[in-house]
Amino acid sequence: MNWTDERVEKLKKLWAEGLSASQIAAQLGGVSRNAVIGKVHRLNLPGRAKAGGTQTASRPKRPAAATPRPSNFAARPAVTRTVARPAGSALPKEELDTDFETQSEQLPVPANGNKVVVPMSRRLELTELTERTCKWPIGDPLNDDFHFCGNESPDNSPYCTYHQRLAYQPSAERRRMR
DNA sequence: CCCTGATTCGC
DNA sequence: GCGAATCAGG
Repeated sequence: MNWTDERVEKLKKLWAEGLSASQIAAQLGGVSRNAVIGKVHRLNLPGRAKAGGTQTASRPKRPAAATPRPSNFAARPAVTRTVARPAGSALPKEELDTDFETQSEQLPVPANGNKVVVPMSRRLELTELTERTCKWPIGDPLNDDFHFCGNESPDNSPYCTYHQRLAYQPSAERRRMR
């Protein structure tokens, strides 16, 4: 991909907004986060300041040998993003409760005797998804509140444990649910 | 492990 | 100029 004026503008904008390099790379598309960071440096854009200023001194500069790059290396679309998760950490603070009123979705579940708790969802956008975030869509794609579940999904599964059951229902269980 | 930005240097 | 590889750190 080429750094057109438009793409550079978008890069500047997003970087100024404080998005991470990988987020920006995801939005621009066709570039890796390294490309974004490299470009940021070349543009002499202000990097992310470290409080204090000491900036982790002492840098080994370089290992030594030249880059043993395979040359048959397939560049990937680079779709990565970080996901902040509650993780059950006990933070009594009420500072992170911006507005989560619309966060619980009602999905068809109960039917059987077991009590099933509908998990909350991270409200991730398309560009926020990772290999291990649940990709279960929630809401109307035409609506502006459309988002993805985004919770942790085991191993390489596209869904979290909860949505996995909805996505793939054993025929027997599906019968019972009807 | 996941991620972050920073740097080097072959291309 | 570009960005993968590598690093250091959270």
